Amino acid sequence: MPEGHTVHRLALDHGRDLAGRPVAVSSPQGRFADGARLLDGCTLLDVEAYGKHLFYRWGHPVLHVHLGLVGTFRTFHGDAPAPTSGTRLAMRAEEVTVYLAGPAACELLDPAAEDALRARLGPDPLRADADPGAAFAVLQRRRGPIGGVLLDQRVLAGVGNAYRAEALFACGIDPHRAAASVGRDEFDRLWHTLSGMLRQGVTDGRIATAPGGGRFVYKRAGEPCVRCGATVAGASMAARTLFFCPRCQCGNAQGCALG
DNA sequence: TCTTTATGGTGAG
DNA sequence: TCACCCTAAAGAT
Repeated sequence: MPEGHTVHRLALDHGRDLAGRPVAVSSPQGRFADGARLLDGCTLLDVEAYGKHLFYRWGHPVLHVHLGLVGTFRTFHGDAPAPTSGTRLAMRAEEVTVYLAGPAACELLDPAAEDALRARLGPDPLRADADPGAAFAVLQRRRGPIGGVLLDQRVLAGVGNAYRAEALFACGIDPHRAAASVGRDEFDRLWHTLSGMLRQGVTDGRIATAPGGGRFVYKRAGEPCVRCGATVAGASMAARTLFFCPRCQCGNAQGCALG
C-alpha cells in the first residue's frame, strides 16, 4: 500500500488520533520490545511524514517507521482485536488502537541518525518546503532513464512504482528517455502532476489517478490504453514492473496532454 | 494448505 | 543485476 500518499495520510491520522495524549506502546511480536518499553506511557508530541518515512516525536529519540513493500498499519476505534503474530508495534491512546506489521524499519533514531537519513532524501512533492529545482538539478546529472530516476528517493522522495507509471503517462513521457533529456518546463509539469496525484491520494486514501477512480496504465498491462486504445505494456525497469502506453509515450509525444 | 503477489530498500557480487 | 528481508491477503491446488 505504501507510497508517499499513504505515509502522509498516516501522519495526519496518527497525529489526530494519538498526539497530545499518553500512548500505551508495546511490541506484541517482540522485535521492538526495547523501544516500546522506552516509549510506553509517553505523550506523543507530533507525527511527521517525509517521503515514505514516518517520524514520531516524544521528546525521546524519534521513532522512525518505514513500511517497505509489505508494511501495513491498521487502526481500530473502540475495541481492537488481538494483534496478529506479526504485529511489531501497537500504540493505543484512549479509544484508538494502531497496529503495525511488516515494516522495513521500526526503530529509534538519535538526532544525528535522523539528520543522516533526511540528508539522503530528495524533495517531497507533498511537503510545503519542497524545492522542485533541487530535484531537477539532481535529475539533470543522472545517467539512465527517467523511469528509473523517478524511483530514486535521493532525487524525489515519496514516489513509487504506481505514481511513476501514472505521472509519466499523464505527461506523455517515454519512461525510457534519458533523465537528463527532460527539460525544465517538462520537469515542472511532471512535478506538478506528481504533486497533484499524490495530494489526491492523501485525500482518497488510495491511488485513483484516472477519471472515474481508476488508473491509466498501472497494473493494466495487456489492456487497451484509455486514451488511444493501444495495448498497455508491462516491462521491468529499475527492478520493478513499469507500465506504459507504447503509443502515447513513444518518445516524441509533446507535453502533458492529461496533466 | 500450499503458492503467489505487493505501491520498497539494502547490500553483495 | 540479483538475492533477500518484512507480512497478509488472494488465488491456486
